[in-house]
Amino acid sequence: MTDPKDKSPQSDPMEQMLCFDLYAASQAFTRVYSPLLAPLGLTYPQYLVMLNLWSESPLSVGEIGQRVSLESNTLTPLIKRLQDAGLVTRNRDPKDERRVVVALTDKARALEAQARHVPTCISEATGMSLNELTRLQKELRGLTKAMLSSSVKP
Amino acid sequence: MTDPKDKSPQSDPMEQMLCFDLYAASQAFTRVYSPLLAPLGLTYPQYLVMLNLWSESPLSVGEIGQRVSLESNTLTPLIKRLQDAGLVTRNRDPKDERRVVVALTDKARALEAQARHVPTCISEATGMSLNELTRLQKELRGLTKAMLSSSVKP
DNA sequence: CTTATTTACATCGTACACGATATTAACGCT
DNA sequence: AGCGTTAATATCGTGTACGATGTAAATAAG
Repeated sequence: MTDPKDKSPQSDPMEQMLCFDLYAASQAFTRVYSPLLAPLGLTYPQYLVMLNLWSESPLSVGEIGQRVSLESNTLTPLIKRLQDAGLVTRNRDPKDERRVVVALTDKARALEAQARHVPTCISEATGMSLNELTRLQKELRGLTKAMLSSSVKP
Repeated sequence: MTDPKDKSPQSDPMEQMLCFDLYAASQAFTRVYSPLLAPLGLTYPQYLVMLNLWSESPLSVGEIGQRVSLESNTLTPLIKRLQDAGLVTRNRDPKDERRVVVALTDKARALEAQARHVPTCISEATGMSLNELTRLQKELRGLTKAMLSSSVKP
């Protein structure tokens, strides 16, 4: 049943679907990240949030959301789990009681050192040069922009 | 355009993350698909399953899983929802009672006609030529392969 | 000052993903 | 035939995603 010539000419609906290749590549990254992040007790989306906090802390929920393209409906539970893990604190901003300010704990700052090797491991796993990576990123960003502008605009 | 006056020098941790661009591109596709698929009553993963069934029916759960890179833990509930929507039937294979055979209903075959315009809409939304799309796909597949082979192999 | 609107989060419901485990049928071996 | 192993699904628990809605604080309008 796995004979490639056994079927009708273009019987594989996945063959021509770019979206599926994007999804597969994205999942492949998650698979490579997982074993690297598991010892840190982080999931991949949690790692993205932590990356931003390591870069700048504190940040409000909304500021984090802008950086990782997620909204409060996803971020609130995620950040609460980071809080349960003792990595961040969540407090209302006294200047604006609507905002929730997320700040790193000492434990999280200690974790940063443990996480420093992760990006190198990942870029090695791609097997691509820095130039290739940058070009592919540019291409993907252009594609994303084209897709989003083609759909309904607010 | 690599330097729009950012707040801090290299303070954007997302800037150099290919995985994030992949994720964003993947999500962009989902956003474009959603309004096209909503009238059909399908989500994007459901659409992928239906594409394969429209191409070949019946298929077992495992055969579908190979085609869309998902396992029974995700597929079983998804296919049950398709069944609830009256699009597929689920029956044990009399030849091998372990297998569950998923087959299209007439309603699903009627839906295929409604779905024919979707791929064209999508490829138009990319704003890329067929050549460009094919090349990008090839690149992504190579990347996926490299990523997966770099991680633990069973 | 009051009311209306906007903003920032939170909550809810649905639907994936996926690791781990369970279940049952088919298969291999003695 | 009996039995351990494998194979095909299913179930369970956790963690995203995301549309829709709720809530309270800040801001704008009157």
